Order: sequence, then structure tokens, then C-alpha cells
Amino acid sequence: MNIVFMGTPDFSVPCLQRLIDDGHTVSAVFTQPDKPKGRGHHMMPPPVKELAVKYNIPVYQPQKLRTSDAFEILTEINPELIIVVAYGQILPKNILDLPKYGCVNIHASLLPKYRGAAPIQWSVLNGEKKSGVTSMQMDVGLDTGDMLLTAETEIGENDTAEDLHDKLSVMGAEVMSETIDLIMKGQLNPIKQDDSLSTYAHMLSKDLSPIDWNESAQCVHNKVRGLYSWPCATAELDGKIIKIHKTALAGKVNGTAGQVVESGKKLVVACGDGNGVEIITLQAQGKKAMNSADYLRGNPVEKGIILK
RNA sequence: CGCGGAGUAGAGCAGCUUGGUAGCUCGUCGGGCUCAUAACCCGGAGGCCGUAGGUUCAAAUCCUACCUCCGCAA
Repeated sequence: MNIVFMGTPDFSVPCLQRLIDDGHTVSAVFTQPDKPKGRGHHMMPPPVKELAVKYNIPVYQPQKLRTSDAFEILTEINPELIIVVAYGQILPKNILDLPKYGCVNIHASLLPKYRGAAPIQWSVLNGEKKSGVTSMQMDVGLDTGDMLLTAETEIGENDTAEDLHDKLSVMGAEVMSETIDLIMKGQLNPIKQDDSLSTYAHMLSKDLSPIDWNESAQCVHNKVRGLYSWPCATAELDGKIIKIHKTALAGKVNGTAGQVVESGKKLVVACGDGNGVEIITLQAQGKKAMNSADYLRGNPVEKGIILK
């Protein structure tokens, strides 16, 4: 099948790879423009572009689909189907209507829950037990199209957003592949989304990072998992902001919210509900991530002090 | 040329301002104490102080360049 792929970050890469492996003709790849990234602000191509270049697939990086000549280019290519996976731009209606089979989006949640930009992270942040991917027939709304196929997976007690991201990106490729199969066989069974059940997962920002130790240990743990590996949960220790990378629930403890109840081989902090979280891995500014025991050797933390 | 921090024993850190014997906590090895221990006591091993130059009688320390890692920002 003659397909155009639109995607940008790591999450999209397995899907593009799968299209190629399945023997489809990927006539073009649309991805976000290169951006200055990392230290030194060097221009970095999005991961999808790197893969496309490797396979000599033409790459288009319009700043804005709507105002570019994207429509003309796509008319020229005349794809039968457009696959969209975390592209990062809204597709205008004239593009949605262009391909014979329309545009299919792979979304990293069990729709209609967690529409929007950060479904993976919010699933973990909210302590969901399961997540999944959904393929849908795109319409003009944001993740509101009819659902085609879904696949579910469990979220483990200690899974981070990054773990789930990796799992779902692989599942996404599988679901996409099956969806295309069904399209070709004409066996689709689109299901309308129940809008009354929909929730929206807005983009993450650093504002979410600071831990509120008055919350329950479970909430704190969810926050640490959901914000990993970006932007990460943070705590103020000794006047310094440290990132908390990895935690575990530590059960009942004796201490007020934010109080260090164990400092030595382990670092355990009390939360608002009387339970504690063990801080397993943390990172100080300018340092690399390390075990809390390693950190404590050079940066002693007194038992009983209160984290902000 | 976006801003900033950091490389010192297996790990985490101090020492650098004011050059002059390589230090702390932990781990590790040996011994001791103990019913026993992740506890305690004694002792030992383990370092080209990121790399290359420069200044100096003398550089972990001052100067220059480079490499690597990290935080901010995006």
C-alpha cells in the first residue's frame, strides 16, 4: 500500500520501522522541523527523520501543515493512507480527506480516556493499573475519531512512564500493522468514542515536579514514576533541588510528612498518610543519577529533617 | 559560539582561594571481641588527582587547550 507516515519522537519510530518491514511503500515522511537541542543548542533531527533518511525516504518538515504546501505535496503523492503517530501537529480537514482510506492515528491510551499530548505519563501519574494503544480513524477533533483496534497492557506497580512508553511504542506498531491488514481486507469495525467518558492528558511541565509530601505515599510514588524520565519528580533537600528518579513503597512509618525516617543504607521519607517511600535513586544538580546510599556517603542526611 | 556545574582509591565526597607528606565516609582484605550480627575495636591493600602542554626549585592546587559526564534552557 502507498502510505505517507507522519511522526516525530522515539515513540513513532517502531511504527515507521514496521511499515517498512511489512513491505509497504512509504512514499514520504512528515516530521517536525529540526530543533536546537541539548547542550550547545545544536540542531537535532527528530528520531523519525533519522530512520527515514536511513531508508532514503523523502522527508518533509513543514513548520505548519496548514500554511505550507503540504497539501500540494500530498496530492502529488496521492497516498492511499496516512499513518499518524505522535506527529505533534493538527491535520487540516483537506489532508484528512485526501487519502482513499483517510488518516489513521496510533494513540498511546485506551480511548476515550487520556486523549491529548501525554497519555502515557498521566496514566502512570493517576495510578492506573492498565493502559494500552488505540488505532483510530482520524477526524477534525483532537483524538476523537472512531476507534479501530485496541490492545491492552498492565501497568506494573513500579513501572515508570518511560517503561510504559517503550512497551506501548512496540505495541503501537503491532496494532498499526493489524489495522492496516483489516483496512486492506475491508474488515474494519469502527466504534464511536463515548465522549462522556473522555479525559484529557495535557502536556507535562516542570511545574509538576515538586513533590508534595502531604500526599499519600502511593501518590508520591505515582508522581515519581509518571514523571520519569522527564521532567522528573523533585524534592528540596538541604536547600538544594534534587531529582527523585526511583522510589518504592515502604509501608507504615513513624514521622510527619516529608520527614526523613531512615538515612543510611536506605533513605526513607514519611508521607502524609503515615506511609513512607524509600528513595532508591536520586540525582543532584550537576551530578549523575546514583543510589541514595551512594549519595548519603558524601552528602550525609540527618535523620529527622524535613524535606520540602 | 545559549547559561552553568563536575572529573581525586571499587563507590560517594573533601582538599584547590593562600602551590610544599593524598584525606573523610563506605566498601574490600586480615585479625580481635561477641551466643550472634548489617554492630564494635585493631591493622592492611588499593591513587599517573580526566588528558596534553605551560609557569615553578616544587602543581591535585596557578595558566592554556582538549576529552568525558551532568544541571538549566529548548
